[in-house]
Amino acid sequence: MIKKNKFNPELHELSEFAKALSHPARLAILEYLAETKTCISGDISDYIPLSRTTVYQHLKELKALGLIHGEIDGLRVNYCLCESTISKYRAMFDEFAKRIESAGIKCEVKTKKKCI
Amino acid sequence: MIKKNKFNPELHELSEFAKALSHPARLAILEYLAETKTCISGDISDYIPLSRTTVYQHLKELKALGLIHGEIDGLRVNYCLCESTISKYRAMFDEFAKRIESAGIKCEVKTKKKCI
DNA sequence: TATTTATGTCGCAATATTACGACATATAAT
DNA sequence: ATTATATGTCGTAATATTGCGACATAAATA
Repeated sequence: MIKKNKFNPELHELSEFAKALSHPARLAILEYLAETKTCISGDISDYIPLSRTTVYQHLKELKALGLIHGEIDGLRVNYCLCESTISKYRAMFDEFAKRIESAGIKCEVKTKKKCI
Repeated sequence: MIKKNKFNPELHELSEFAKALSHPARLAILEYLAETKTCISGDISDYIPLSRTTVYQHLKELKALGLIHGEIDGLRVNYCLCESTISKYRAMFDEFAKRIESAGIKCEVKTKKKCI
C-alpha cells in the first residue's frame, strides 16, 4: 500500500536511513556498538530492555541497510558498526539538512495572523 | 505495545525526529517548503503525488514535531519551515552521529571469518 | 555421544502507519 | 443568499512494525 516509488530515489534512500533510526532500541544498539568495540551479539540483547528475539529483529534491520554487520566466531556473532555506510548516509542527511536550513526567509510567525 | 519509555529520553526524542523523516513524502514536503518560500498548503498537495487527505496527514505529523507550522490566511493556510526546531533536532542528530562515528576501531571485515 | 549454549526462524497478536473517499466547515466570490 | 473553494475531520481498509514465545540449528563442551 505504500507508494514510495512515486518519489525521487534519493529521498527514498534517505527516508530508509531515517526509518532505521526511528526506533530508540536501534539507536541504543548503535550507541552500544560504538562504546563496546567487542560487540558480542548476546551482550546487546542483555543491554537492550527487550526480548532477545525482538533485539535480533532490530539487528536485522540495521544489517539490512548495511549500518552494521556480523562476524561469525564459533557459537558467537560479533556485530559491529560499518563506518563507511554510516558515513555515506550521514553525508546524505547533511546535504539534505543544509538544503532545508539554508532556504532563506521562512515565516517563523512574524505576522499577527492565526497560526495552527 | 511499543516499549519506547524503556529507553533514554534523548534517544527517544531523536527517534521521533527520525520517524518524522522516515517517509519520502514528508522529506519532499520539507524540500518543497524550503524551495517555495510562499508555502501555500494546496500547492503542497498538488506537488506531492498522493491524495490531499494523505498529504494533510503528513503535514500534521511534521507540525506535531514543530518542524513546520501553518498560518491561516483567509481560506488558505501557509505552511512553512520552522528553522529553530529544525536546527534543534539537527544538532541533536549531529551529536549522536559524532558519537557513533568517532568510536575508534570497528571490525570492518578485517578478518577471514564468515560474515552475515 | 549427550548436553549446554548462542544464535536463527516461525508464527502470531497487538498496535501503528499509510492512504483515501465521503463528509463538514468556514471563507471568498458571484 | 447561493455557490465555489480550501482546508479540516472521520471512518476504514490495507499494510507495516513491534514484540515475543516456541521451536530449530549448529558449535562448543562435558
